[in-house]
This record gives sequence, C-alpha cells and structure tokens, in this order.
Amino acid sequence: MSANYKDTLLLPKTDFPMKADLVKREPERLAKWEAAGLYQQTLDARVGAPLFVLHDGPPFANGDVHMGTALNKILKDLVVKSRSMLGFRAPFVPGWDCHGLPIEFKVVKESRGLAPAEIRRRAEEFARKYIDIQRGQFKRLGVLGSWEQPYLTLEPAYEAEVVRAFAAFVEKGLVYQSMKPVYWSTGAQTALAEAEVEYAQRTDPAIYVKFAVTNGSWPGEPASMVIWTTTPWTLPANVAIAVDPRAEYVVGDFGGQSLVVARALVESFQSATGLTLMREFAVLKGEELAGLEAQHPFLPRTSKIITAGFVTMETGTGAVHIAPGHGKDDYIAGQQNGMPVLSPVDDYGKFTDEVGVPEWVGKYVFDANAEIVAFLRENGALLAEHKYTHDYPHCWRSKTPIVFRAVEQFFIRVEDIRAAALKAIDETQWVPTWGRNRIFGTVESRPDWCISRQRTWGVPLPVFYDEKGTPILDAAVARKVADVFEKDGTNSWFERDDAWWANALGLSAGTTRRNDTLDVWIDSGVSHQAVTKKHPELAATGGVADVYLEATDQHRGWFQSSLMTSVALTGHAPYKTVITHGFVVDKDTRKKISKSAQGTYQKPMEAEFFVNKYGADIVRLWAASVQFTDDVPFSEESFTRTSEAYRGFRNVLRILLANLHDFVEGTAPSVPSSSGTDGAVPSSLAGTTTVDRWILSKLQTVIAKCRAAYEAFDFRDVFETVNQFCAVELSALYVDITKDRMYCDRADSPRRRATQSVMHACFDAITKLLAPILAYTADEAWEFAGSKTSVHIAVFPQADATLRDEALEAKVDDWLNLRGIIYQQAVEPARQTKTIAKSLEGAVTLALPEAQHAALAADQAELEEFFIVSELTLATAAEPGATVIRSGQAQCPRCWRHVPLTPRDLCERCAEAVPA
RNA sequence: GGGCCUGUAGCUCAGUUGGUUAGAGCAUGCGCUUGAUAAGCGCAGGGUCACAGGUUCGAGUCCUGUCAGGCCCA
Repeated sequence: MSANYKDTLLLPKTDFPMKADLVKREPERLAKWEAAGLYQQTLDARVGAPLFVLHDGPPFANGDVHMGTALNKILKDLVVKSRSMLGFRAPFVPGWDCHGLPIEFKVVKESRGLAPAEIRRRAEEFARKYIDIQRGQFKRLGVLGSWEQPYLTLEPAYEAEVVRAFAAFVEKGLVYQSMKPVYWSTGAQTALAEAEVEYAQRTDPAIYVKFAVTNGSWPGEPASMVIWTTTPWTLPANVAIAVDPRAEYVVGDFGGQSLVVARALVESFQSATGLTLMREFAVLKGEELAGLEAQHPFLPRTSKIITAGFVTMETGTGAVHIAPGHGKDDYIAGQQNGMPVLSPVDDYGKFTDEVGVPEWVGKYVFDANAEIVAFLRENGALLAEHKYTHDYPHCWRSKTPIVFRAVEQFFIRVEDIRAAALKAIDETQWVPTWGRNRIFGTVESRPDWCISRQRTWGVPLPVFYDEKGTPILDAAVARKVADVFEKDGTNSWFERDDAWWANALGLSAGTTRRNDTLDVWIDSGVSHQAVTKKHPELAATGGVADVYLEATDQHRGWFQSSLMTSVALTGHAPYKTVITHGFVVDKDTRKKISKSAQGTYQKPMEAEFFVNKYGADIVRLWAASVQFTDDVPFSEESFTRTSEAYRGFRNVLRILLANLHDFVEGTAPSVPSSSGTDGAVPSSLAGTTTVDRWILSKLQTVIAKCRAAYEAFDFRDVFETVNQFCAVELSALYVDITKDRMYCDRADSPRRRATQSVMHACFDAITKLLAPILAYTADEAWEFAGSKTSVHIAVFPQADATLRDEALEAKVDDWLNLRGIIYQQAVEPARQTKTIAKSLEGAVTLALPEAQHAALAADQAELEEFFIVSELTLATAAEPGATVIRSGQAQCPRCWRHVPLTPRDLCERCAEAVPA
C-alpha cells in the first residue's frame, strides 16, 4: 500500500507570510491605522479608565531623526502603548522645541543682514519644515500619538503661556536684573553665542604688572603681587587677583624689587622680565595670601586677593588678574567673593567714562592697549612687555575681535526656590534610582538662572524701560503682553514701535523696550503649564505628568528647567516619575554617536536609513532589547542580530496561526483563552495532557512577568521573557512535541482540539504582550487571526492562577532532564553512527533509580510523545542512563511512528483518522 | 579637575542578602529532518566576570586604586 497519506494530514496552513517584508508592508499598515484613526480608537476604548500621561519632552526641530532621538521616541511609545494595554487611558501629545540658536544660526548663515522680523519668519519656516520631516519619521517608527495636534513652542498660544509664566515669576519676586559678561561683537554690536565665535590668530601685548600689597605682614614688605595679562584693556575693570590656594608663592627680592611670584613660575618670570631672584624673604601658600589687598596700578582702589580653582602654573605668575565684567571665570570668581561687575565698555567696544581715566574715554579698547601699557610703564607698574600670538575669538560676521563684556541680564533667584525644589526631587520617583542624586547635585549647586538672551529667535522678554533706562518689572504688564502675543503673535514685538506698545499697555510715553528674548529652557521648561495643564485630554493631570522620559543629559536640561519653573509656580514637581536613558554609543569603541558628530561620523545613523533597510519593528525590537538605563551599544550588526530574534517571534506566531487554521474558538472541549478582554470563562481542562497543562502554567508566569516588567518600564525583561518562551518552551518543545497529534489525530479529537485551545491561548497572550514592541507585526498577526480591530486597543491578558501548577512544572522539569539524558547519551550518538536518523525511529531504554522509575511508569504513553520516540522502555539502575536501538516495529506510513499496525497497515490512531 | 554612572561568552543581557564545575537567548561549528522548509530539531565549542591590590574560610558579588567609556559641570 503506497497511498500518499500526506493529503490526509492536517498540516499547518496559513497565509501569514514567513517573509516579513517589513519595509514594504509597514507603510501599508501605517496608512490603514491613519485612515481608521487608530490613535483616537485607543483612547475611545478607554473611556472612563484611569488617566496615564507621559508628557513628551520636545525634540529640537532641526535635522533628521537620528538613532538617539528614535530610541527616545520608541521608549516613550513603549510606555504609552503598554500603559494603554494595562488598562489606562494614555494620550500622547508630541511636541517640538522650535526657538533657539541652532535654527537662528542656520537662517542667518544663509542670508546675512536680515531684519529681526524676517529672521523670525524664516526661522519659523525652517522649524516647520523639520517638524514635518520628523513627524513623518516618528510616525513611520510606529509611534502613536496626536500627530495632527502636537504642541509647538512657536505657537502664539504657547508663547503667551511662556510670558504668563514669566509674569508669575516676577509676581513672586524671583526675577532680578544684574550684569553678566557675554561674548560681544563690537563690529555687529550684538551679543554672540559660542557657535557664532570663530578663532583666529592675533598678536597682543602680554604684560607683567605689579600691584602693591597694602596690608601684608611678612618679611620683605612692602611687596607687590605680579599679574600677567594679554588684555591690558581689561585692567580698568580689575577688582581682584586670584591665586591657587595650594601652590607655593615666593616673596623675594627680584632685581631690587620685592615681588610675589608662584614658585613654579619663578624661572620663566626671570627670563621674561630680566629680574633675577636675589633673595627669598618668605614662602607662602596661596591660601595664606587670600584676604590681602593690593593697590590698583592706576585707579584709586584696591584689588582683593582671592583663591580660585582655575589658576594654573602654565603661563604668567600664578596670580591672575580678575575682571568679573570681562570673563566667565572672572565673573564666577567675582560672584563667589562678592565682587562688583565693572564693564566700562560700550556697544562699539569703546571705553565709557566709567573707565576712570579721562583720556581713555571713547577709545576703542584694542587701540587703548598701547596707551595703557605706556601709562603703566611711566608709572613704574610695568615689569615687562612682549608680543604674544594666540588664538583669539572673533565675530564670525564682522571678523572683529570679540570682547567679553558685561551687559544687563535678567535672572531667576534660585536660592528662593532651591529648598522646595530639593524637596520635590525627593518626592519624585527616579528611574534608575541614581537619577535622583544626579539632579539633586545639580540643583543643590546651581547658580542663579540667567533667563535673558540677546537673540532674535525666541519669546521676547516682556520688560520695558522707563526714560532713565530703569527696567519695569511688572507682572500685570507682562500679562498684557501675553494677551497681545496670543492674539497677534510674537512678531508684533519686533514689528511695532515703542509708542505703539506704550500706548497699548498703558505705559507712559517714552517707555522703551529691548530685543532680548527668554532662554529657550524657559520655553520648554513651562510645558507643564502650556501643555499638560491646557490640552483637554491631559488637563485632568493638573499639570503633573505621570512620566517624563528623556536622555540623561536632561538632568541638567529639561528635567531641571521643568522642575524649577514648576516649583516656582506651583510648589511641586511637574512629574511623578522620571525615566532616563543613556546615549547611543558605537558598539566597537563605546564612544558616543552624537547628532553633532554627524559630519565626521562615517557610519549611517539616521533612523530612516535603518527603517528603510530593516523595518521599524526591527528598530523597535532593538530598542526594547537593550538596557536603556546605561549607554546603548549600537552598530549595524545589532540589527542583523535583532532580525534573527524577530524571525524567531514571527515564525512562532506563524506556526501557531497555522496550527489554528481549523480551530473555531469556543468549540473546543477544553481550556480558556487567557485573554483578558473577552472574560472567557475557564472551562475544564478536558482533553489536555501533561504537556498542555505545563505550557499553560508556564504561560501564566510569562504573562505575570511581562505585566510586571511593563509596569516597571523594563522592556528588556519583556523581550527576554517572551523570547525565551517562544524559542524554548514553545518552538523547541511544545510545538515540536504536539506535531504528531496536530497533524495526525482526527481533526476533532479531544486531544487535538485541546491542543489548539492551548495554542490559541499562547497566541493570544504572546501577540498582545509583544504588541507594544512589535507594533506592526503583532497587529498583522492579530489581523490574520481574524480580528477586525487592532491589537493596540486590546488589553494585556491576566495571569490565571488556577492554571498555574508548580507540581506539574516540577514534574516536567524532571522529564526535561531525562530528555537531555536521552538525547545526549542515546539519540545523538545513534545519529552519529547512522543507527537512526531521527528520534522517532528509536526504541529507547531509560534506566532510572527505583523511586524515579516508579513515578514515571504511569506516564508511559505521554513520555513517548514527550521525548518524540516510538518506544520507551523503563528500567532500573543506580544512575540515570539511556540507550537506543532502531525500532523493530514497522513504520506507520502516515504518522511515521514505529508502532503496531492494524490490518489496514496504519496504526490504530491513523486508521481511525482516515476513513477506509 | 569635580559630580553621577558603566565595563560578565562573538552579540544583547541574567546573576537574589558574598557560598558548590558563572547562566540564558541569539550567533558560530557539526549533525538530523525535508509534513513550520529562504523554516524546524539535536549536540558541541566558547568567559583569568576591564586590570591591580585588600577584607573574608570563601568575591562576578564588599572596599581601595588604576585603565577605558558616557553624561553634566569646571
């Protein structure tokens, strides 16, 4: 009888393609989602459910989405989708940070000499272009959200909220004005950002100048401190001299003068000045000098000697001239020591009358250098002068040398809110936990927040000045400005004149305004007010989001700016939980792959490149498989590996679907679906065998673990858990073991139907548990399973405790150990010697200790199936062991098992399954 | 230079309060199957747990230092 029994088998059957073809299929599915309004459906499906809000930190609207940005957005999407499937109503309103220097810089670079309003129009155009590009790329990654109504920091309503927040800061007395040095272009009469500074070689006079100490008390008095500087023009602003507290300073007779010079620089000092150290009067530590005062060489005041960490022993004398109005380090040192900030220089780089020497007033500072040097020489304060060539910052537009110049800035008084901010930090949950220390440290030590910028592309600083130039810090005025902005946009600030504004706001004639803008960190920092509190679907949070999720650099950035503004406005943090992730780093070097390194980095790093090559689900699976709290290793190899794991998931879903091709839910005489949506009533486990109940028990653990992992934002654990379950429990064991019954049993045999019920439960659970991660593939499988609605509106299954059976799991663990023994000791060696080709051809003898032997005897038939062998003989022995021979029985031509055959030459089971 | 953090098989990661031959998945090699077939199954190899000290009867696990890397400051 050579009938082809293959046609009588119930082989797996499905149209779910083995080849994913994600690059082609994902866009089609995305189009379907959009047409059906899937995002809105996910919300509509949770009407009345508790609200969960992840508030989006706005990415900057320039450039393409690179892998770091993609990681961030995918992680957010994993949080949102999983919270939704955990039963929450989880709206996601994405946003963009639109103002700021990088955009202004690009716009101005393309076309110079534009009026402010024109710069702003072009900047907005630029921002909107990239918002569209990024929006498309984020959507393509499978991120669901309110993409058509995002929040943009350039929208009038948003800008108005920024100004209202400023008004509230003013009202609470947190805002004050003070001087601070900035890069200043005398050629363009504007402040510059660091990005607008370029370095060029320049030769300046380097001079050694002495300051006579007025109150020292050591041998060799009276002595003079000696400073070295390459910017003589900053000497009129000198208020202090900084020394290294731990360095040694020599008080000595240098060619007849008593001078103080750092020990380490005595030699270079001697050769530069020609003054020889004849005698040492004393040696002092820098810290011992602190507190002394020295006479300014040409102004009627003294300089205080202070200590500072930035003093080096590379050049000069170890004593550094400090002019807080002309340098960053100087400014900080001045602040720490309560020094005034002097800046006797005007917009054009000319000395003002504050300079203190009438002849110099009106002189361009770089021209004044020579006069100052000459003056010092005449007065005996100059010890030496030489030419010094160095890289000096220049204005990228006017090519003129830059001056550091203090200008009026506005600050938020951090001290007044620091304690409340620190308290708010401890009331927040930080993931990972060390995030708390990170932000606590920065908030604890941060200086006052400088919130004004001399920039064009930003929210105008709503401050007016009276005729004397005194700023009018008035909350009510600022609120009126906000109302105008909300109605007419912020360009009105630049397009209308002072008279219009004075009139509109009821200020006295002659009131003026300036073109300062607010720090962009204020923009995004008040999003908890402008977005979380205002968007209708988020409003119930009251401005406190459940989660903020950004990269670790945001501890000093957005996490902090949001915290400070929220504490200032409301007294509490704007978030309950803050999650941080690391940066994407090169797998081989472990060095970061940053957006700014894009130009020099040779390998591709735009998300689009990988999405178009591997598919969004591969990128998502990659994001879910890494420990995101650390830096995330990245390489193209990551994607080939991830693709392998993906295939594993896909093939398991496929074989389950294929085995369920003739399954009708509810007709089976056995187990419940573990679906949490349909409230399936657990029925009996009739028809099931040990292996069915085992996989069901395991499945409950998988469900419980994954739910807990999602709750803890541990997506990697979900990945590992489901991967392990699919690869080992399902693919290598359950599906393999049940092939015989699935293919060969009568279609409606209780055993086969029970198996299908179990497989259905597995498919249902795995598809849902994977849905947040494999957003496209899970939905595709769900559709092939016959669902009319998206898997993304489903909820996760609940673990069913009644299906958990630890004793049974322990029993199967024993079986698995025996399976290992059989394959290692018997089957594999027999294959090597070609005794048998596959395990089903074998007759195995398994020898066991007495007790174990007894325990197994009752399960003889199930064990043959479990081990996938035709015959199993149990024997006793001291140690477990196994042997195999080729089965002597004839092979059933249908199921290929070696078992006794009926007269029809089929085994008994097959004879029953195939009509005669 | 300071603060916070990271360093376990080729890759991605587990390793509970320090305790027997350090695990998993994937990848690799060999073999089987051809009724999940551009799939599936089995077996095997692979780690001086960054390095060096220290505490301990015993350390991947605790302490100190070094090196490499990251973020934020200076």
